[in-house]
Amino acid sequence: MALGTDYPRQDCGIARSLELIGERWTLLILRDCFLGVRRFTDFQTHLDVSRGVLASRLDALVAEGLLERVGDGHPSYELTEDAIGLWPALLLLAQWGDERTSPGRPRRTFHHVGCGTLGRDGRCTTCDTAPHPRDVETRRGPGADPTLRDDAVSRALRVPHRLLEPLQT
Amino acid sequence: MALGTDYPRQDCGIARSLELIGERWTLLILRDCFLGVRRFTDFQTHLDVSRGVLASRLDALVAEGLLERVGDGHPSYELTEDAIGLWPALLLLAQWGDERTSPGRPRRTFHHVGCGTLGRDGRCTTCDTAPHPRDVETRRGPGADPTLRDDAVSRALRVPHRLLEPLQT
DNA sequence: GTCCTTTAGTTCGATGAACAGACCAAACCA
DNA sequence: TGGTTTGGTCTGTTCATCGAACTAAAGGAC
Repeated sequence: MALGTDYPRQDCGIARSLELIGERWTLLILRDCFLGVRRFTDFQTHLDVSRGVLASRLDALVAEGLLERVGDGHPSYELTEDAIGLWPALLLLAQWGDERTSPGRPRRTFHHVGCGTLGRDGRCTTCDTAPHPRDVETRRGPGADPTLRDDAVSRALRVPHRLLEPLQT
Repeated sequence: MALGTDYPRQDCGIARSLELIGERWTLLILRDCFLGVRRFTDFQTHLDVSRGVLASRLDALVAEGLLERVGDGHPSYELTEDAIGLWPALLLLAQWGDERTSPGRPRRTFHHVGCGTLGRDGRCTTCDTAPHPRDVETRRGPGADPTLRDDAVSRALRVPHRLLEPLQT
C-alpha cells in the first residue's frame, strides 16, 4: 500500500481490491501467473516492465499474501488460494476488454477441460458451471496478433495449456 | 489513453480493459455512477480526488464512450451501455475485496429486486440468474464503517436504492 | 435585467512514482 | 574454479498526482 495507491476513506470492497491489485502492471503480473509464468526474468521478458517496478510489485504481492516465493535458489512466484479467487473477475475483465476492442474475435479463449467453452458469463456452455482455473485450458483466439511480440514466453503462451501449470520454455 | 497508462505490446483483453479503466480513481468513478452519482461536485465530495484529476478522468471516460455528458447547463454524467457491461466484473471485484478484508461482513449488499440476494458469483440466490443492474437494489452491509465519512453523498448512499437511478441528495 | 451563490472546471508549484539503463551479487553450470 | 545466467538494486530524468488558489459560466432571488 504505497503512497498514492490507497483509498483510505473509501468504505468499499472495490477500493480494498484496488489497494491490492490496482497499481500499474500488478494485474498483468497476476494474469501471467494464471497463464503459467513463474520466474522474474520471464515476467520481465513478457511484460516490458522496468526491473525496479517488477521487483517492487512482486514484493508487494508476496507481502499481501497473493503470491508465494517458492524455492531456496532463484525463486518461483506462485499464486495463493486468495489470488486464485480473483480468477472469475479477471476472466470477465478479459472478455469485456476483448469484446470492446475486437468484437467477436477474442485474443484468447478458455475451455472447460473435457467439457465445453467458457462463455460471456464465465460459465461452461456445456455444463453451466464456473470451473476452477485448474480445470481450464487456454488457447490463442482468433483476435490474437502474433506480430506484437516474439519472445520465448509469448511463444510458449501460444501453445494450448492449462491455467496454473508452470510454462514450458 | 494517456502516457504511462497503456500497454501497447500486450496482446490481451485485460490490458485493453486496463487502458480504459486502469488509472487511479477511474474505477471508483464508475462505481459511483452505478450507485447513482451524476455531478462533478458530488464525485469530488465523495471521492476526495483532486479536481484536476477528476476533470481529466471524466473527459477520458466520455472520450472512450463509457460516460455520456448529458444536459446543456451543468452536466450530468451517465453510464453508456458499454460501461454497464462492466457491472458483473465490478461486482466480483467488490465481493473479492470485501471478503479479503472483512470476511463474512460485506460493506455493501446487492439484491435482485422482488426476488433474492446476489451471492458470491453475482447470481441471485433465488432465481439463479445474473440480473441487470437496473433490477438490483443496494443496501449498506454489516461491514460498513459509518465513521469514515459523513458528507451528503455518503449519507444518501446509505439509503437502500436501485443501481443506475440518480441519487436523491 | 442585476447581483449573488453555486457549479464546474483550470492553473500552478511541490511531491512522489515510473522509466531506461547501468551496475552488482548470488546461483548455477561446465 | 571461472564464466554465465538470474534476480535483483541504484540513479537521474520524465511524468503523474496533489492541494490550493483562481476563474468563468450557470442558476436563483429580487
